[in-house]
Amino acid sequence: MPLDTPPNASPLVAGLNPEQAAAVTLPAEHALILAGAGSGKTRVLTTRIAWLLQTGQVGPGGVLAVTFTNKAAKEMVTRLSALLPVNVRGMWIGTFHGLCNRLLRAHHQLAGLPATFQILDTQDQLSAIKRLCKQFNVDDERFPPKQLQYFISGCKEDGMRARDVPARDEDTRKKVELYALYEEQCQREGVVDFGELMLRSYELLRDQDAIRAHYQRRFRHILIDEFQDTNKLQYAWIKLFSPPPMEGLDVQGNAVFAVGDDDQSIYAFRGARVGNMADFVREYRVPQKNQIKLEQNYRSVSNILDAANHLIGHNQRRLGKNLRTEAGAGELVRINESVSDFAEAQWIVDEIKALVREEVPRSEIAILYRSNAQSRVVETALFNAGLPYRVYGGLRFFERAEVKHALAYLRLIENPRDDTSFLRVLNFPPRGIGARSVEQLQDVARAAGCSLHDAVSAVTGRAGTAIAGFVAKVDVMRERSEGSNLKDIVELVLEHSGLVEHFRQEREGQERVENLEELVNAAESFVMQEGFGREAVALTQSPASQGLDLNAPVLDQPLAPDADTGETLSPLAAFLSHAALESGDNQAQAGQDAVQLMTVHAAKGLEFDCVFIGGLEEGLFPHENAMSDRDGLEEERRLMYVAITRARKRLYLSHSQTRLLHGQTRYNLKSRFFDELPEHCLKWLTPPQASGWGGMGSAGWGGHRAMGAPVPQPAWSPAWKATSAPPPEPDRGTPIKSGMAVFHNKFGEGKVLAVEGAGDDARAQVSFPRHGTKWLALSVAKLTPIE
DNA sequence: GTCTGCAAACTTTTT
DNA sequence: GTTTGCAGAC
Repeated sequence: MPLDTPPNASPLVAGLNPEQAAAVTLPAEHALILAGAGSGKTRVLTTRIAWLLQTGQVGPGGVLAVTFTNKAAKEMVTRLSALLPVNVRGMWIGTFHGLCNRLLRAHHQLAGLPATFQILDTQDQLSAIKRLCKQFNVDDERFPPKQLQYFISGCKEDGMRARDVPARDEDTRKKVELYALYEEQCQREGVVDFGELMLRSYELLRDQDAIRAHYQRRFRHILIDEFQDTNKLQYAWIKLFSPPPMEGLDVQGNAVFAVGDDDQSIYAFRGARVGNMADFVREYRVPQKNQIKLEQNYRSVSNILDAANHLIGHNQRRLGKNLRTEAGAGELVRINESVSDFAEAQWIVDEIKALVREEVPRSEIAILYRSNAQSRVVETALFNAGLPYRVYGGLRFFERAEVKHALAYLRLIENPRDDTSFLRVLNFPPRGIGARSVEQLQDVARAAGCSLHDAVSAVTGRAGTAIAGFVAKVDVMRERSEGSNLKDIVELVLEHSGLVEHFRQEREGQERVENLEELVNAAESFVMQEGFGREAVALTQSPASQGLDLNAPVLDQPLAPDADTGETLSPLAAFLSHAALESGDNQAQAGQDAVQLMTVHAAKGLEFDCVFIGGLEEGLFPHENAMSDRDGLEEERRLMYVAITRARKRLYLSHSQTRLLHGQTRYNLKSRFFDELPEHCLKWLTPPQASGWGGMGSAGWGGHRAMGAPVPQPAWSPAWKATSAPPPEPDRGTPIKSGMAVFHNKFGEGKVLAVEGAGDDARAQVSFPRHGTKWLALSVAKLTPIE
């Protein structure tokens, strides 16, 4: 297609609204697309790539498209191939970490890594740190391994090596020292953690001028999804592919097309910097016309959208954006108050039953919650009601212990120096190598400064024989896997390691055996997908100026050989990367039509006809750990915004007066977010002003509460009996007033800062020296005035 | 070397 | 309440 064709003439742009079309057809300049929830963000991103290709502005090899999750990357590839018959294999579309892996594999020597380097997932990283701490006798009270892991990952996310970390106090100095030692250990063992993938490839591009120049020449268009979730290092990484214009110079480099939504930034807690969006506009001098807002929402009815807009309007730090829809008002947002979390769960189940009777597919119903701990009550209620459900989150396939054991053997075949894997399976299945023997081996390795594998021959005696036997076993596997296909290698390992045999004998081992068998399937389908074993066809590409020949056959090319180096990755090595970078599906109680349960974080990017958001209580949502500062609270509000905008047609919000948490009954006020929703969109199923303890004896396990009949001695559900404290009684004798000193059973002495509401709804803001400032319902919390 | 029992933690999470 | 990790007993 000639370049002078008017952009809108392209059939690609046909179904888009004006803003979307404008974004898709922007010239090759830096751009920031502010894409609201449900505004067709992925569509714009993929159509943009297709448009660039079709108009001949760039060839498939000149596109770099980055996402955060494998799911998003896959989706992009799928949609793109639906738009154009293009060889997506030759394109660099993937997650940050996936692309970093690709870079480091291609240039492993310059990056200072062995060709067979292995990737540590979060679990592996923690066990590597624990091992290190043990070796150096680190006091794990003072330096918990988890905290060190957090520290190290945090440093890497900020682009800092150990020598770059400013260490003011003794504690930090020690941590930095351990960071350096950890790095040494990883280097020696030929392993990299997730943060290292990013940092190492960043340094590679930064320090190797030739490589940087090569990729800068190659990638004319760089597209980034979910830009609001990028951390400091990821943004710096992007800058290496397209340096921002320099002062006084007005050279437009490779075009960076960033898509994001500051209102959906919910990952600050793990290092995401929303500020990158503003920095990007400034540093890349993104002109106003290239800052496009997508505000047309194609998902929700306007009552739901109004609620979302109104809520997020309470955030101060925003770029500013308002969603609109043509879908009509739709139903009101329903709000329910329950007396206990059990009652809440039961209410949800009752509503779902009604929805199912109205023929809403169960898979179109989602129950969202702030924290995983909330799922159990709901699960129990769903289970008792016989409603099929599916929980997202939890252990994923490649994270399961038995699968990790099998992977450890596979990794040792590739890289015998991988001590983490070595230790994982040295005595698993049990072969009589105890802690003493392991220590002996570790001592030798430490003294010699070599890997455990290389230290084996130096260990003598019975321990030495047993360990040598293990190494011999792995060596046999390595020899026999030479030239075999991946599936056979996996089967060989499962058999020869004795893993299958071991779990077969275990009482509860059936599922584990099945998972191991599933690993064989995973290997087989991986080979199919990646095209290993098939004839590799060289990519023929029509000159960019002529655009793509739409009739050309879609050519296939294995992922492995890298276009830049021609190096080939073995199927096993590629599979191991895949296993580490893509931990597989969450336990899918697969297939059938089931109600969807997940945290709000996990729901990002998904949508459902009907959505329940439970546990909307102060301390829970917003979560108490995030309530202290404004940034934390604003993130909670964005989280709520994400939750609301998941719903297409019907939204239920619910809160409970009490909740069993950590084995204790907690009394919660309803979330402040209720007060931030516009009244005209809401339908209170229970009167909003009602609270207190009336009638809950009969309602504790479900059913709606009889209103207005206070019961003098609240009978309580079994949950009550579990707690030692007596049922709180509203103290109507002494009124709590602002300025008063009070005593609370749990928080001790405090000072009342403010009192709000009246009667059963009255609540007081109390400042406790040890527990901070809290809002307490006077009908619930027992506050005794003190002189 | 393996099993049992108790203590401690516990927001959110992708790679 | 549940899971996970470590210590002590067998």
